Amino acid sequence: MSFRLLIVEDSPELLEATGDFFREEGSGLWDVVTASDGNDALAKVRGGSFDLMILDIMLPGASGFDICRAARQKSDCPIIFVTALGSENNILKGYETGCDDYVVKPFSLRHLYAKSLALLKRAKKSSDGDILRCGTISLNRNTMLVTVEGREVAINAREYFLLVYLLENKGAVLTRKAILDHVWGDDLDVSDRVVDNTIRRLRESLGSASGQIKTAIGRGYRITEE
Amino acid sequence: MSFRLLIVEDSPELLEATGDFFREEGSGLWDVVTASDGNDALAKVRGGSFDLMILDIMLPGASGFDICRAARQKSDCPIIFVTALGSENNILKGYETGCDDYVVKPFSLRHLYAKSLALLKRAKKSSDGDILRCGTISLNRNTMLVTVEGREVAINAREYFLLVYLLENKGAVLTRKAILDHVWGDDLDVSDRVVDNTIRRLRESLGSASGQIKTAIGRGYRITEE
DNA sequence: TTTTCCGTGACATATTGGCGACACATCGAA
DNA sequence: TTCGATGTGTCGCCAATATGTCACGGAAAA
Repeated sequence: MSFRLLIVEDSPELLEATGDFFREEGSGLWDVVTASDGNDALAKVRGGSFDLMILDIMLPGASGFDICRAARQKSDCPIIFVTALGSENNILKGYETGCDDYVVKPFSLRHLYAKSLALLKRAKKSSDGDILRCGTISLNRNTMLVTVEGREVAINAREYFLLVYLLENKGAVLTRKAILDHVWGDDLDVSDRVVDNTIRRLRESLGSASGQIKTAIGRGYRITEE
Repeated sequence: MSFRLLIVEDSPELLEATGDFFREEGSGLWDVVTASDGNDALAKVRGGSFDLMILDIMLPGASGFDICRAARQKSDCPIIFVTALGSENNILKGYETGCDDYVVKPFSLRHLYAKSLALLKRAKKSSDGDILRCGTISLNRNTMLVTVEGREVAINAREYFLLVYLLENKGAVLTRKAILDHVWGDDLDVSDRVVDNTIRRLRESLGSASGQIKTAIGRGYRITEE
């Protein structure tokens, strides 16, 4: 498991030094991608997904701010700005654009590396608890949005909480009783069949991922990776 | 009752010291297996099952990460990483790979031993009562899933509860009457032969492990280790 | 050998869950 | 308020599946 890192920097020496530092220090932790001008960076941002970005602000082509905005369109991966100016307005503008941290040139590579690790760890931690994934299904507990193959799908409240319960117990067979207890609560004068029907509607909502919800006849339901 | 411990470490002195410490301190609690290079360790991981692993990361041959990944293929036994670097990225990567804890060299053997005991206790607790094992059969009562040789097998409700009853009384001969009482309940206007047939279907479902269910002619059935 | 017991295949039946349809509740907008 | 749109629980039917029964043949005990 390695993390995709994008470094954008127009000075070839600094770009190479930074890339090498991350590669060596991380011993395989980082999968480093580099770009030396704004347009190249934009293309790479749009083409792939990254776990961390280190962006110089002053660049030929698009600026670091532009790249940051483009990146924010599709993900909220941590972004560190590198600024030669050190002027306050750049930093301020950086935070407005949505960066997470910044370093001022000249900077120590070790310092940059430490910041990167800290941000990565934080991102991992916050996403681990908040985003439930299984196969092509992804559920964000903060926004309460569900996506399948990256596309958002409409989902009802009952279906949502049922899906949460399934995902919290990925792989496990959940009996109707357990599902009723957790999703419907104690106000149970409802028939067992509501579970069936909600499962059915959830499957419809999930579209191509509907097959991930498996029926364990005589026992209950479970969600699997595939 | 002893627990199988694998220690992988390329320094012969440290390896011996650690092994001796566990043997003496545990006075029979640990069944210590050692390996001094990555490939040897991989072979041992693939060959046997362990209750705990202590893995050095930097090794000749395969790295500790590789061994961890290989181990995770077949079990979720606790794994402790030993790193000489103490750098954060190794630790982070270790957790990514699926380790449970780590110690940084130089470390105190007593400290390592304490961590080991804690992890072992936690692992035992979570598995006791929840996972029934017998030979190559493993049944998880939480997830209601059954695996044979690590691979999941499909199983019906009746077969499942019959298997639970057999495993709860591992080795013991269970009469048809006892089986009917426990698995079918009191609504018994069913013939004794349903047991035979369910046993037959269970054997089919268990595939290569079918031989573990033995017939005790004139008495009933029992499940054995092999 | 004789008798009892069990494995197996075939079949009948019971159970389960998927599905469509409907009724009622809830909520917002006109 | 009224009206519709939407969400949610219930019911009944039917196909799929699980499960029980039977009969036969062979193996193990007596």
